Amino acid sequence: MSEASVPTTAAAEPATAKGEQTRRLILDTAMRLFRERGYTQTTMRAIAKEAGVAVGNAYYYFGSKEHLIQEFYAGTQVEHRAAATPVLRRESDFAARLRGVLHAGIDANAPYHAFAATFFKTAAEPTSPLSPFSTESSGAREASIALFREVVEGSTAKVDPELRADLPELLWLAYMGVVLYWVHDRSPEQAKTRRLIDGATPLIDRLVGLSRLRVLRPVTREVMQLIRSLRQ
Amino acid sequence: MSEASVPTTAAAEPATAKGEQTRRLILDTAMRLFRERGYTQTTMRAIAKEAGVAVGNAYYYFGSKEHLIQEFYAGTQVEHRAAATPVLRRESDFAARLRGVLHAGIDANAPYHAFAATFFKTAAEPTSPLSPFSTESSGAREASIALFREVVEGSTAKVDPELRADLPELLWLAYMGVVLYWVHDRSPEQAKTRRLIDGATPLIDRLVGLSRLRVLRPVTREVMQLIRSLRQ
DNA sequence: ACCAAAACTTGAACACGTTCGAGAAAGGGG
DNA sequence: CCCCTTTCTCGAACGTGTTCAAGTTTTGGT
Repeated sequence: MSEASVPTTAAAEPATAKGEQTRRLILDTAMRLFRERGYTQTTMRAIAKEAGVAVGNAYYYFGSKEHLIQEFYAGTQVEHRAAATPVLRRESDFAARLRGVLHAGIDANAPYHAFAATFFKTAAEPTSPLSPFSTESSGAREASIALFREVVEGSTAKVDPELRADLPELLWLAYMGVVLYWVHDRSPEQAKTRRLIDGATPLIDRLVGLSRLRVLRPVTREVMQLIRSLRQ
Repeated sequence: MSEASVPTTAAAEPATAKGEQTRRLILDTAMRLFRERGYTQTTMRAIAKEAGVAVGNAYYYFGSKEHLIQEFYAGTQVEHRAAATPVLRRESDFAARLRGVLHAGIDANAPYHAFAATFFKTAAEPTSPLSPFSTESSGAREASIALFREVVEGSTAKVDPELRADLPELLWLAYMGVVLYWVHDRSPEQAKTRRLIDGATPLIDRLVGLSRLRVLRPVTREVMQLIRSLRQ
């Protein structure tokens, strides 16, 4: 009774120069139309027509309409890193670094807030290859976690050694939470999300600091044990 | 540039006895087919045919295929309450009550785990009326929050007064988190979700207890301030 | 009992994502 | 240059969710 109804056709990697060119053309056209009309309003037929190819041709390079989004992920991930780099170079305080990287993440995604909501829906489905937890997304996910590893390692904060190894992944998880909130955030300029970041960052900072305290060590250990056993 | 492409046709409330009967018939048929074949595999045509009505008739009572799910929500919500009642009657310890209610929630949803994942995807979309945060879902949501209010009020735990009013909603939010984990949980019998509940409950209990401490009062207040400002 | 309004029902038609068999173009070994 | 394999391209056709104008049935007032 598996619910998997995901398209079966695998997308082809271009092997010729012409193929490469066509693929790019379709992708660029799709991204433009997504921005102009939104995801749902953009039909595969429109993409094909606008790109001057047959609709079947688009499916030769991209397994489904959703697959067009994966490229988008990779793009914003790169922008996130770019936006985060200055902060990571400048700041050494843990809270400031975390705060900066979180804001940079929202900055990178901000231009797409209008239709980000629409395709986040597909990302939320566990079976979807677009899920941030899926193996297909592992590339972008690892890159994102690496960013948070830099947050930890480049900071002057003293972190419980028990916690240190897993902290980057936990921060990434917190980042996913922020993004989830951001997607639902209807306030102008998504100001509430900014407030969430500013409010949550010092709390996380304090929590991480407390983890080193002698009295709290057992709790820290217990929590880490639980988290590890829950990792899938 | 609103992405809202949700069906416009509003579902009709049955006004006659016959209408009531037809509505029930369609709903029951749909639920049965969802269980038998899963959500995606069940077509609206199949539902109509199996129920012996025209496909347009189904749309007279339910605005869209997704709307059929909303009833499902209400159903499991009732089951959740039923499963939680004995625990709430028996236990007085906060942690035990919370743990019991969370387990009851998973119990109520367990039979539908296979296809719960599929429609959780649509629930995650902010614009969707199926979102647990939407106004359309406010009925089921309020009922669910009420359950957690009972967890707090019936317990012997001393809670910071600042926190007390909002705690039920926060616990409901935690419950949403548990459900999110559960949807992604591929372990046999979703054992990991059970472990998450057992592990997280004492932590929450401890946290709530700590909130009363003199030293932590400012932090508690600060956190509550932030949460209130973020509520949408 | 009658009749107009409201409630309900119908199924063909539409738009969309996706598939597929068949053909065209490119590549590359001889 | 030829020929065969791989790569690419096409667009009609399928299945699906959804709509709608047109009919049928029920209700409630007189």
